Amino acid sequence: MKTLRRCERFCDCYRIHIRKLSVISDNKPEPSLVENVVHVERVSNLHYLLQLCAKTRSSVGGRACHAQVIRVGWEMDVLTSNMLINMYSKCSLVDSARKKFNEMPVKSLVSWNTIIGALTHNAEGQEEALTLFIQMQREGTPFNEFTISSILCKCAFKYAILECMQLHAFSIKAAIDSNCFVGTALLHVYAKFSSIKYASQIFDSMPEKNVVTWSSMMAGYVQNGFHEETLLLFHNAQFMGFEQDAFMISSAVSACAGLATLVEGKQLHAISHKSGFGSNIYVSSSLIDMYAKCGCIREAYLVFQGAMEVWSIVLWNAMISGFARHAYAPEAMILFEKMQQRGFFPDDVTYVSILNACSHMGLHEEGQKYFDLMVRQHKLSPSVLHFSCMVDIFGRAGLVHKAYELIERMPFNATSSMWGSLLASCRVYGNIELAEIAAKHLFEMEPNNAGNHILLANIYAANEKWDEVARARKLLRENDLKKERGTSWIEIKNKVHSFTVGERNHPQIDEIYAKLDDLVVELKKLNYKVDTSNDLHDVEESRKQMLLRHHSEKLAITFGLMCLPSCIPIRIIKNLRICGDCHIFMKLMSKFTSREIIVRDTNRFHHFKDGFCSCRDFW
DNA sequence: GTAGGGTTAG
Repeated sequence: MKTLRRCERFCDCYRIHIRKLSVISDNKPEPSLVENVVHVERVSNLHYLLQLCAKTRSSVGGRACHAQVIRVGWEMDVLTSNMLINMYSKCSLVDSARKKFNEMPVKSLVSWNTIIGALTHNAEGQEEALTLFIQMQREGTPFNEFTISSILCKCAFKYAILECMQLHAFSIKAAIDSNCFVGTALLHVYAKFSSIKYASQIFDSMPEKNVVTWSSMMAGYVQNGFHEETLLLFHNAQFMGFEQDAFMISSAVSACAGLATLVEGKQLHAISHKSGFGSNIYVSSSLIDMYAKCGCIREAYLVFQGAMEVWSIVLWNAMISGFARHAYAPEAMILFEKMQQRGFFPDDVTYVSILNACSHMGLHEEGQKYFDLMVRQHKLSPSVLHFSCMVDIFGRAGLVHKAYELIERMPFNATSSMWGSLLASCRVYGNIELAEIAAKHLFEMEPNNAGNHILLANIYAANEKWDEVARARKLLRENDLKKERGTSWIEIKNKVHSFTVGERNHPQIDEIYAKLDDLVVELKKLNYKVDTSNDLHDVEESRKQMLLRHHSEKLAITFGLMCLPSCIPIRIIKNLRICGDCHIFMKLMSKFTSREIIVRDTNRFHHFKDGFCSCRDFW
């Protein structure tokens, strides 16, 4: 009798111990607990222990539990079997989970949901998960919100948006579409298919939203280029009292990178530190990218160094891409070597970045060396992006025939960006013959892109082929093709000021034009001559000079000089490539005002200092 | 007992 009581106390003691651990523990169960699992003969104790093993991903404890289940003959118990499947799933032992599921003579909805959930966690199992879902339908087992949310996010991408819409319809029919998990999964899927309108409709109509819903919507926006909406949502989430997590912060930082809003990006950097997400890989890599895209390559490198503890390939890639963007090819190359010394193998993204760095510096031999290294040493299969980089490298280095040959023999169809790159190179190196070939393809692929027609006309103009220039002008006029309007942005005191070419709406525009006129007078003393050779407008020379003088980046720099203290650099973002005249203007302006000027155009960064540009006039 | 979210790429 006394022994029995002692045994009961022993079991009770375990029950309390296991129960406490299953609620609070983030660590694996102590080895003694796992060893003593054989003593636990109460079903509730085993259940607690199974939960604990699933939570802590302890396969040793989990297998011991399974052995105990068999020993005491609870194999047929549905609840216990479900817990075993879940434990195996969390311990990444999918085969064991599948075996247990198949052995069950009677399955509950939870059994189906658990095995489907287990299969969705890796790419190989997703097809099987979908098959099981279809099998469920055939067998007449009703699904619920758990089934749909598992299936939606991981498996739906294998198919088209129509399948996702069908799953959406299923959930409406089953009246589970208002469930928070289902809604979040649905908006995530629609955003992945770039149907941001549907995603935001679902978000707005959800009766209950949690922090995952908000961060999924933010991620959806930022991945589809809706940067302003991302930041708006971030502020709304703050207003609604949701504590920002690392998911939200990384999306918000990416939005700042897209918008090049340095002030807000810095605020988010401070928030991430304060919230303890400073060492999160996603936050760190988006911060590196944000600083690089805002023109602050030193700050990007500081974040990179600070993330030393948690280095991942993405952090290396983000930094190499940052260096490439700023045409710091030697730094990118050093990092490329260093990453390998630290045991990281370059991946396809690393190679896109390193090739891009070579392209911006005209390093065609080095570019070819990296391309060969990618194939021979790292056994990576070059994608269309890598070929695109190589076309750019050869073209920019003046090897236009080599670029064309590569387009002809590569295993992909040429993209418009490749022909565009070749056309731009033909303009720089004056190759009319290849320019016409590239333009022919471009006109077919992008008939409404005025920039391509203008580029070809510029080549004719440079070669004094005036008849062709006139023909190109006529074509532009007849088809009413207009080039995207030049716009530049500058951030001053947390506010973004935007200027279009010939801007009239800015509240201080008269003051800006007056100041710009004064500056031009001063720059002319430094031999500044307005270069109208790139201007195709069918107007007099004096009018051309006026149009060039009012280019958006000139207005933005003038406003920056008026508003920003002399000790800080002036940062400008532009929607088009900087023109030759503005490039000379910025160089002279940096010398005349002793200011550092940083311009981000569509291609790259230009750091102007003491009359020189970091691109060494190669862009 | 079972479910949903993030970073780097011309």
